[in-house]
Amino acid sequence: MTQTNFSEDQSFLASLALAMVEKPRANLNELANAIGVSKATLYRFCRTRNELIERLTNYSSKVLIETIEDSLSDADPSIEALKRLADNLLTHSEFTLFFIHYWQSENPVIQALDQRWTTTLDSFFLRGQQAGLFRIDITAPALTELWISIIIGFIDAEGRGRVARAGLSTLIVTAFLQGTAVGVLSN
Amino acid sequence: MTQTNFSEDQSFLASLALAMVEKPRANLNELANAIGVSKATLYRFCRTRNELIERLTNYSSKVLIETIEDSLSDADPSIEALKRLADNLLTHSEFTLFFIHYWQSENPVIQALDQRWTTTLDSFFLRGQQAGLFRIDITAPALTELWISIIIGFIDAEGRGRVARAGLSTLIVTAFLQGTAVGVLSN
DNA sequence: ACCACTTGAATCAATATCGATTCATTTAAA
DNA sequence: TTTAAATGAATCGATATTGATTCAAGTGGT
Repeated sequence: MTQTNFSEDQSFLASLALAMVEKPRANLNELANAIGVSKATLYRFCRTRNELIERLTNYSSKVLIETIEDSLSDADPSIEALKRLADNLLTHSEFTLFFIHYWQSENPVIQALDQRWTTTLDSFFLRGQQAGLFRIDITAPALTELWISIIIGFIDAEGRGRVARAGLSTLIVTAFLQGTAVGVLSN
Repeated sequence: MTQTNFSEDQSFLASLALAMVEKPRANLNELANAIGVSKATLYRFCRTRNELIERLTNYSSKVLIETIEDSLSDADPSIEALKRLADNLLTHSEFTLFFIHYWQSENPVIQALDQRWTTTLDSFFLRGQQAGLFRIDITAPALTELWISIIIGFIDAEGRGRVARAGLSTLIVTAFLQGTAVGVLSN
């Protein structure tokens, strides 16, 4: 290999994932142009759109599962683990966005991966509830959904310039844990 | 008119909005079938996909702006207003979902509508901060984004059966205001 | 039963998109 | 500078989708 192969670049995958989320109805030519590459180069990376989705889904879920399991690997749930998770998901924001938007697949492999990280998060929050960290009047699945919503929402908001990137993970953790009301007992 | 015209039904628009959000790449035939109607009937309602998007966007934004401005019409921001807003957005969940997913338009009319309700919400939260309701270490736009994220996230979660419909608006308001941590001072 | 109207199924030409290939140009390493 | 590899532009047949129309069947009010 005497030249950099664009399609093996990490940022290639990332911007591709982002483009597919932002323009889900773009044709392959538009998709290629959106990431600064010709249709032929995109074709050399993946011949069909299905291949593209499959490849990005596999990669995204691999990254996400690693990220989640690494971040939450502590024996016991903690605020620190949650902060780590926010930080790490933000550094893979494109794949986080992609997976959330494309997980509605009939592919049993993908469904299994979806199941896996959902279960991991549910279990984290459930154990956190049992440890007295999180309130118990919200179910663990609801905590997972809330957490993911806030992550996705703020990644999106950052992309539209509505919130600053700096301090974003702190903002996420604060919003999730403390909420937005002032100076009253939180429950 | 001697027969009910399906395409003038409210639920027609709602399920169409939902189908377009859930299957953004479906062709017109698939879209029609997804809402239990033939391609021809969908065609009689709108001849092209662009017409479809335009029509749904106009209707969605009309509904949303009415909903938001009605809910927040109090002189002063209040928790009650927020609760009303959650309730009303949930009763129009399909159009809320649709507008959020399709607002990335070059159409200046749509951008103006987007601007309008964004401004309304930003202003509500800013006045709420000035009234001592919301914490001031989170910007008003961030409060808007957080609020919308939670609404969208829980609508979606409800559709996947991860949270129950009953008590959803209360859950949303609680999560937004109090957060998920237990029994500590919230700031 | 009649009528006015709506719906669904089928068809069809016009486009759009896809999947694949070729070839000239660019690029980076030796 | 030479050279092997990567890229972009263009082309092209095969499908897929769209936009439009026709007609038979269904529907509800009278």
